[in-house]
Amino acid sequence: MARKRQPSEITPDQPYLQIGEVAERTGVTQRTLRFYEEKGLLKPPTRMEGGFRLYSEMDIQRLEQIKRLKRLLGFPLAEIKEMVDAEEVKLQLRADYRPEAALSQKKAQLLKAIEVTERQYDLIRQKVSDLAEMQSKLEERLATFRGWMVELEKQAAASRKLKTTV
Amino acid sequence: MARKRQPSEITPDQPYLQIGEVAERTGVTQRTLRFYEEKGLLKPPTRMEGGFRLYSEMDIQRLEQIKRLKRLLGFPLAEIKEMVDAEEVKLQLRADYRPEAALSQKKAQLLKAIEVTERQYDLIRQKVSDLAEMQSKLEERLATFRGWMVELEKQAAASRKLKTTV
DNA sequence: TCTAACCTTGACGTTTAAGTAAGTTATCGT
DNA sequence: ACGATAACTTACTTAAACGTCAAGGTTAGA
Repeated sequence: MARKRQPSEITPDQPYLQIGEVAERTGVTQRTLRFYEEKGLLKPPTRMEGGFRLYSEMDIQRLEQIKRLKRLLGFPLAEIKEMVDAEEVKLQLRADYRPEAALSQKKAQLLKAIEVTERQYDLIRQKVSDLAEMQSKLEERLATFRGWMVELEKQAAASRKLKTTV
Repeated sequence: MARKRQPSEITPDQPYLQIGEVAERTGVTQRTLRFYEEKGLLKPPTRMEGGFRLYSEMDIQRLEQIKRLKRLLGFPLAEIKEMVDAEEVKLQLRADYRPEAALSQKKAQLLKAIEVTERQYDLIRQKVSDLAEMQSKLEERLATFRGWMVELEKQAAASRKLKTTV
């Protein structure tokens, strides 16, 4: 009998994970992983000879970022893609330190990234402030509710007293 | 020729609006209004004899609240419904001040409302804190990007200088 | 080498949240 | 009462974001 296969790692220092492992560890389904890849949210990971996907630690981090953005902002994936793409520029420009690369092109790229990041930043600021307001309103309401609860308890006590007295 | 009909108000002090007006003022479509009603998010508004819907100011406020929750939390409508329902208790209990009404039932209702509100509150607190963290990270990244931009400008200037010198 | 466990692509299904269209009825100024 | 404009219901369609098979190829432990 063949036992459960070993969690495939080509080298221990750079642990590549198969799609099943990634799914289990991140809580998303394999379908979702393939779907995100198809939609360009995750870049195509490396593969084994046989075609099995092998995800790197960075791939997983990117996935986690996508999850976070989805959860916190609730935007359509198309917009999420824009955001993670803007993030990518950070690494690309950093790596891409050949000065022969067209300077103006670099500038344009960077400008675009800045623009997207600024929009994202403003948007989050707005959201935080809106949410903070909701938060304080909820706090207020909770206080009211709890006050009423105490009221009701008092009434209940009074009614019990009446009963036992009569 | 019949001119555009007057924005129906039965009395000026309690302005009831038809669905078209509501749609226009709130930015949602008529379809969405009917859809929300169908899903129980909006309670069925009053109607004219002919069957036209007439929305009150409160109906509209409720709609705005739904919009806000949707925008800020991005939850499915089913959950939004839970939240606005919990809010309704506030008004219902306040109006319903006949002491003959079953006390324990009131308590149960209130308890449920408190529970939902607490969950909502915790959730928002969490979200605010997560978003705040993202915000600071974005701030950092923006600073980095802008620094690089300055770098690029310098390089461009240097290259221009070189050209003119040669 | 065999085979259980894992992965592949492809295609079709589902849910949510509406959009759109058709045919009918109401409202209201003239 | 007429006619332009707005609403009504019912039903079909759509887009996003996956879920769910089906049929077959790959990996690695025994």
